[in-house]
Amino acid sequence: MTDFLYPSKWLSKASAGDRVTCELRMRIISGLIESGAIISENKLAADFAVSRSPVREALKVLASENIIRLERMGAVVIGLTEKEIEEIYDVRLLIETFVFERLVKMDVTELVKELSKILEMMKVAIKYQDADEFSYQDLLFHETIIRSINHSYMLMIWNNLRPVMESLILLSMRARFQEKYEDFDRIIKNHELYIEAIQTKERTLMVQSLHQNFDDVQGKVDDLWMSQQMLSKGVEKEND
Amino acid sequence: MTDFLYPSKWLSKASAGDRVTCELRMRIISGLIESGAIISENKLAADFAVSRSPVREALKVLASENIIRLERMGAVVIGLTEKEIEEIYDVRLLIETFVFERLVKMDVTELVKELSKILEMMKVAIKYQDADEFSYQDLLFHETIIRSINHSYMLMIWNNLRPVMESLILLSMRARFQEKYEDFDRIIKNHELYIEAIQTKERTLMVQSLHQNFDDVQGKVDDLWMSQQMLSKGVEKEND
DNA sequence: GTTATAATACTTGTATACAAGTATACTTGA
DNA sequence: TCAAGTATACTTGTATACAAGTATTATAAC
Repeated sequence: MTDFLYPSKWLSKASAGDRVTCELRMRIISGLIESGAIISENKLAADFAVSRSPVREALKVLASENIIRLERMGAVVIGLTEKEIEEIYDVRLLIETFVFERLVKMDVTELVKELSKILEMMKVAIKYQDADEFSYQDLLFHETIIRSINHSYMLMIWNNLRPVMESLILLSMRARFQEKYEDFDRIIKNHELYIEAIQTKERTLMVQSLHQNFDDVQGKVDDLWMSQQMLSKGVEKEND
Repeated sequence: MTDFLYPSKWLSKASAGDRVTCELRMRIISGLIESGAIISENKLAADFAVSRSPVREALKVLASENIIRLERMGAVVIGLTEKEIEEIYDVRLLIETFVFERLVKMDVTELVKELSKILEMMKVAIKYQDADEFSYQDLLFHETIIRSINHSYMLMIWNNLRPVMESLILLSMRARFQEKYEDFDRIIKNHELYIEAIQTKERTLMVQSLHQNFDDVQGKVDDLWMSQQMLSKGVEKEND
């Protein structure tokens, strides 16, 4: 009976399975469905007013993303702890560093142009306080970088990580637009630095901006995410 | 109507969906189903004598592994080119290097013991020319290392990669037992070196053994895999 | 012979049905 | 009050049915 957390316009052409997947993911990561909770196909199907087929599909996906665990009877919600959020950024750091090493040996003019465009979009999204659009462009920014080296398995890792990050960023950006509006200046600056690093191919600059970005985003994500969790439910810390 | 490529004893408790997934993966990676081929749920369901449900499940999994591409009508087989095999090893290198950095700061006595046990198992598998068992232990060896640092997202990457690697290693090892029996000495030596690197926490030794392992395995995998592909079908090189 | 339109045969996504298995609760016996 | 066994209500995995949509083929008009 809750409102939907996932941007409905991103689901315009999506199947029921995708809808359930995305919405369920948002509810888990936001803490609306608590970690440790047991969810069953039947109950979810009833909740979302769909049959078991799309729900089943969703659970398989979420299990591969490590935010639920499929068991014999019902799926157990794992969710994200602070530790796991840090781990996600470990992986991003790993991937994007690898990607940068490839970029150094490539012609990046096209990529830089593309990234500049996305950055402009991000600025517009800020101007109109569109958190969802901003999140979308932010993700697109990094995805564009990763895509540019044409490495299908790096892209695969990104794709496996993407949905969870999407949820995290969505929640974090929505909160920020209300509370910490000034943060966006810093985020934009960091992305500009990132583009510059790619353009000049300066390794040090890139690592710096990447870390800065993560320090910046990660800390805040944790804070906001924690507070969001505290808001949406009572404290529950005994899990794990 | 073909014989099954995937070890049937690994599927003793598996669902029909898992069976189809594993077998289909093997057929695609072995080249038995050519890349570029279009496969449909209905046809596969008929082939495997199951309903569309498990087949559908299998296709979703294989799509997330990047060896098929789901399209509007039918799925297109992508398979693995040499480039992609190299990419897989890029990822392994990335992960295992990361893991090693963590291991350096940890107590590894338990891990080393576990790895030694697995290595013994591998030797026994060689002695009895059990390619499938050897492959299993080989994968387990690396998975054990990765598991030891307790990093759920590194493990997630591994899990996403694992099935494809499993297929590759299975095919490669089976071929080797027939053609290049002496290779196994080198493989064992490399794993011993790996254990030593972990034990002594010597970064250089680890990188060395890792690269050696990959140079060793990768080159051979390519060769054998190519020849296997050539065997199992006519030459087809126009794709991508 | 070529083009446009209509019919057909396939495709996916979802709902539903059913079998086999597992936990819970309840009854029966002491 | 407690133990053991049975009944019941859940669970998953698979099969099947059906609707909506998409290619292909055949037909008809020119």
